[in-house]
Amino acid sequence: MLELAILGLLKEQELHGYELKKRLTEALGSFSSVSFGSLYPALNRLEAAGAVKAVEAHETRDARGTRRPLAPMTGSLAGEAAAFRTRISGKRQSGGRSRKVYGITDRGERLFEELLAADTASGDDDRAFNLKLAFCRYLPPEARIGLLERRRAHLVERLARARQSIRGSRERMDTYTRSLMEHGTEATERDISWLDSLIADERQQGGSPT
Amino acid sequence: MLELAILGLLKEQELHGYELKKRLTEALGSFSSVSFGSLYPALNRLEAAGAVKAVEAHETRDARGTRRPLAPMTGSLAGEAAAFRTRISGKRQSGGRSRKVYGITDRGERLFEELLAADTASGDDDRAFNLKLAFCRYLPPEARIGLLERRRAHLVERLARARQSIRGSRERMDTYTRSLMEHGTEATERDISWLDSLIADERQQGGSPT
DNA sequence: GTAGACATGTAACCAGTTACATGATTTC
DNA sequence: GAAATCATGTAACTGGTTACATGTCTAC
Repeated sequence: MLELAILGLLKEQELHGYELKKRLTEALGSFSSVSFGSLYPALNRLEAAGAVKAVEAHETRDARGTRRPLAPMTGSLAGEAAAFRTRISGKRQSGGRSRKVYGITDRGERLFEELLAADTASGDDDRAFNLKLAFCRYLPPEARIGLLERRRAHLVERLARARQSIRGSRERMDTYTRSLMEHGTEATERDISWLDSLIADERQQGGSPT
Repeated sequence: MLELAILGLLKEQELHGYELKKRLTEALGSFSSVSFGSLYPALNRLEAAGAVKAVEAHETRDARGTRRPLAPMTGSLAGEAAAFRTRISGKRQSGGRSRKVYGITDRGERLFEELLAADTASGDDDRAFNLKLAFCRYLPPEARIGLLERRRAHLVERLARARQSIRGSRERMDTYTRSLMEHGTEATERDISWLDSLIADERQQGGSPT
């Protein structure tokens, strides 16, 4: 899951860990909040697997340069300058404590597609679906519809079980549990019709997203 | 979290592991689906901590008996009869492979209250809140309101961050991410107003729930 | 020279999962 | 006596978390 998010972000541009974390919590913020303690080990795993590799960070040329740096500003000009200076001096990254910019490899691209297409039938489905949806523009249209349909089926099943459960024990439930369940089923119903509209959009227009 | 759920169910009646699992997935089913691999170790931990103890299961008297058994029918009359026979014969439970019925102890009651009142500021908040709400009838009214208010504040903050994130990068987002975020914020808004109605109910009537 | 942001990492832990192993009992 | 269901448990793993340790650089 975290691997998928990392690869997805690195697919768009090369980044170092610290910046990556910001993107994870801000851009994908509503559902994911990683800590460094899981991010760095994940990056190392991916590097060991050959899915990402530390790149010679493309230089952040001075103010005149119109080119956007591949390793973007982190907000602090000072930090950038420091990194630059470190880079041109003796200590190259992976030596000292300077930033280590990662890029995705071909193998990483394949892994990304594999993870994105994987049929996460089990467990922790909600977060996984949200994450996949955020990257589903990389999926071929049929696979995209497949993802949405699978999610829909999952929610329909969940809804059925919830209703069944309510029917079975409405009397034994206290106000709070009842309210919780009703609110939950309403939310699920809305999720389903949201998915329906996404699916409809998807079917109606063969292509041209974004 | 699992401990809280177990204690909450045992507070209502004595149960054995297998039945407990059913309740966890069915009664609290919308948000929790435990496996035996976590349930039994949890029960053992709780037993070791003195929060629950294996009880001499109250007998499931035959069809004439109007009394409901404390260890309820598991659906299979056969299984019940078997358990009964095992019980009255030489092998008592905790010896062979028969059922082990647990009851909550005073220490368990205290632990339950502690867990229920705990300020789960971190991590995996959604499930924890749902679970606590399902048992909040055991909380004194002020604590109940506290729980709801804390949850509300949490959601308000989440909403603010999400909106901020949308403002910041609406342009860079593709259709899917945008739709996801908008759907997410709507859901959060609804959660908040649902909480508002719960809080209002709570304040309006000093007591008399269920 | 020190406070604070940037940056990377490790170790211990946590709460669960899957897969497996075992056994009692019923029903056919 | 085979298959199904009830019932309990262990071992290995997963995917994170917190707390800690360390280092680089700027700004004051």
